[in-house]
Amino acid sequence: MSRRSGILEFAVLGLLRESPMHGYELRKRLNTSLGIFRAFSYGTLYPCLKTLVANGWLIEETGIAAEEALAASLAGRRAKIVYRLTAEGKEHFEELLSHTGPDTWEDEHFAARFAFFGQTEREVRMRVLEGRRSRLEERLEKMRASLARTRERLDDYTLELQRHGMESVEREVRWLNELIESERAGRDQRRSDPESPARHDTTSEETDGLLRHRDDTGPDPSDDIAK
Amino acid sequence: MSRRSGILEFAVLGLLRESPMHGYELRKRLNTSLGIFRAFSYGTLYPCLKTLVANGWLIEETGIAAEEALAASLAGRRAKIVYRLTAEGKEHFEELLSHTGPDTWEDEHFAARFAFFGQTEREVRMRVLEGRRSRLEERLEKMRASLARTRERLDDYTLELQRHGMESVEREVRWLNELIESERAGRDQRRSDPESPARHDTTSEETDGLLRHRDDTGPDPSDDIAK
DNA sequence: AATTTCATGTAATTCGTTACATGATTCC
DNA sequence: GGAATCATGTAACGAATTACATGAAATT
Repeated sequence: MSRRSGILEFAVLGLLRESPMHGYELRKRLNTSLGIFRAFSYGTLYPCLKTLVANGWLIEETGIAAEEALAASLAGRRAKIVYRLTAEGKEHFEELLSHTGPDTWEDEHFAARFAFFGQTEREVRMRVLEGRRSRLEERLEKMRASLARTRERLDDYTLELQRHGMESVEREVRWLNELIESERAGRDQRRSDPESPARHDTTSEETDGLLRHRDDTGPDPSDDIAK
Repeated sequence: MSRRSGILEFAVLGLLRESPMHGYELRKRLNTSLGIFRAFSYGTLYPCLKTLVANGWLIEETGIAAEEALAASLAGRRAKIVYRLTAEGKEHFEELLSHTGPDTWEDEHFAARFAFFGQTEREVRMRVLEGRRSRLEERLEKMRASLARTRERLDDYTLELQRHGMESVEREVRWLNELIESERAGRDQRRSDPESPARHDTTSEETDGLLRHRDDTGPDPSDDIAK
């Protein structure tokens, strides 16, 4: 039970899958390494870890085995707790990775999913990217409608805020388009090796990050998205 | 008492300052008219309105005065409740408008503040814009540091996510720079009239927008616009 | 020696949602 | 007259934070 957050659970399992860690370090990775994640507090993280342990997805390892553990117990001091993913935990994470639901396209969920794309099947990646895109397009539709309805009744600042918000969404759509195209291009060239965590084939040397095709469109040079 | 949200309270007072409204309408304006706001549910809104009434900042007006009220009471039916800002409420909102704290620079708070810039003193507008900018610059600093620390240890997707996140923040900084410059330019040209609610001078036609962070929305299955 | 950073936790509280319950009004 | 939308609310729950409490290790 305990439907603990979803996002946090997912991220914790994903990070621990890469390597065992203790809570403090986990939290830092949550905040920094993965660009988007909001800063979960310890008050959120530790209870969540407890739950995951209770579910059998993690095990706690105190200290670094024998020597340390012995010394620790003798001194009665509290050892660092390293969390490690169990086989069940790994299985559970795989399942989370392949499952998509209505929440998947929402902002934070999407960011979390994207952060673990390296461990995600290509087919699922496509589903997530396309789902996200259509979610954003819906959003744009609403924004446009609302803007049309209320235009002229709003002061300049409110208008600017809306305009800016819309542009940000449009930008993210373009970003997604590039990613999707990049995935499609990659698919044909990729040899089948479902087990290795799939490196992205940088088809063109000049691509900056993962994609980054500058298909310009004239006068608007500023480049990327928003989130 | 009841530190109700801050943002919601602020937005409600701000909207009602422009004109009286009932709850349902208020919620729609919260979701659509103001670009950024996430969709508050009725379960949040109505209790909040109650609190604001209890604080003396709003009064409830049932129906449209005499004729309606009479008919309503005779039939025993429930009338629409229109909320109107009281003098105290207006005063309180003024105070909120002029006050800035550490929260002011955060995503949702900032968006809410910006949405009511039309009713905000120029001096305060500047403070908010500049505070937001330096908040974002701090954030950039951290992101850069984190990126430098972990580069090469991350897979392509994680890297792309970070890159994208950083670019979004950079974009918002540029947007703020333009707004700030625009405000400054406006100041010199403006004749002194501290009472009139300052219009935004669009100095540059091309104002490029960027902001939008906190994405609103939630998986809100209930009504709403354009479902 | 003192301060900062690492490290782990709990209790109370805040913020907000979902699900439920009800009824009025408008449109077809 | 039936459906959709407008309109108002409440109770139970959920997610996450803050403030608190503790203590070890590294740095200065």
